[in-house]
Amino acid sequence: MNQPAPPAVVDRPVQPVAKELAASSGYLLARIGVAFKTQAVAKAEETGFELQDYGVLAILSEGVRETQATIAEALSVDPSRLVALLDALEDRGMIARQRDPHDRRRHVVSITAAGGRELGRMRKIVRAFEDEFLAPLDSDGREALHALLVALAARHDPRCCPMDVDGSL
Amino acid sequence: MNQPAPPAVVDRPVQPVAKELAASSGYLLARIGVAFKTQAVAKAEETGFELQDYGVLAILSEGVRETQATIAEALSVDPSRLVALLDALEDRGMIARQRDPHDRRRHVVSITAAGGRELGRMRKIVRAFEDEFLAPLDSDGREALHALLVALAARHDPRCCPMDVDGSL
DNA sequence: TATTGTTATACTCTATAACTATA
DNA sequence: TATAGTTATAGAGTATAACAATA
Repeated sequence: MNQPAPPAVVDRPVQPVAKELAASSGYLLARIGVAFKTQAVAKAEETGFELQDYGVLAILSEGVRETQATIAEALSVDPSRLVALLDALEDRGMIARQRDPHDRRRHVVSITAAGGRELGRMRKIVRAFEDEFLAPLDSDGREALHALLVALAARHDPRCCPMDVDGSL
Repeated sequence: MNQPAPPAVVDRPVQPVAKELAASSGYLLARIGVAFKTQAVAKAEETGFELQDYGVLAILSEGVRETQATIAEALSVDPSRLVALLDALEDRGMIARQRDPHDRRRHVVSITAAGGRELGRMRKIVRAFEDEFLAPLDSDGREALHALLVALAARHDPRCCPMDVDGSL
């Protein structure tokens, strides 16, 4: 799956960054975070889906949202981009849009049965990839990492922390 | 600076992502990593420099590299982009390029005294920002996080791990 | 002919703002 | 007049590939 050791380039010395940068947790965080995302996007494409679609279907599977704008905000994508994502998913029968009878400006977006099945497929692939990515860490290490990331997210990206807010979903 | 605080949106509920996503360490990693990078870039701009310049100067301050290509590879930027970065730094007198007498195709890039001073200024700002970003973690938490990130980097981005390879620098 | 650095081109991505239909 | 969703435009950023000079 990964290319942990490209055979043709065995003797390439691997150019290290400055020690000063490697010593920075923030730098590592950014670089590893980008690596995870990039590789996950690639893995998704290999397997025939767009990673962002996974996020959209995952949200919809946990309940209906008031408006498209709230979905976009949760995923931190621009509302105008979400339109394109929903268009594609609707074309493939994974989601359905219908007018909100109470406010006909709004679209009520819901996941279909086919969308639910596709979500299941995506979930398996994404989780397998994540497991592979975290392979260097044992069970305790993974638990510790998650707790630390949650602590940071609570401060810097509260949308990732479905805390004790209330039963909003 | 900011918008005059629209009073009508004080109670905006913060739209949470799917619990399924929030439970994924990889997802958190990507999202927090991106947040750190974005905010660091913004902080740098506020203070009058480009974040990537910090990376370039940091590398050069730790020794001379064989070629520009090795610098680009270490920072994982495209060689053609590095040219623009070096051009700007050279114009400002932060670095100097001179032909390698042994191979006149190559440029030996070195940091100047002014560049060193500017690096010191950048370093202070970046470290202060990182400290602020990691505020939710105590000393033990930060240490644990760093160790976990190093373990992941060793597998996924070895350039960030100046290990026991050898005295390459 | 291959490599180093550079320049130019083209492409992708995404934010901005205009537009419509409802309220 | 304001809002939800949509569409269109433009701008930034970046990879690709052509180029000139050396080897």
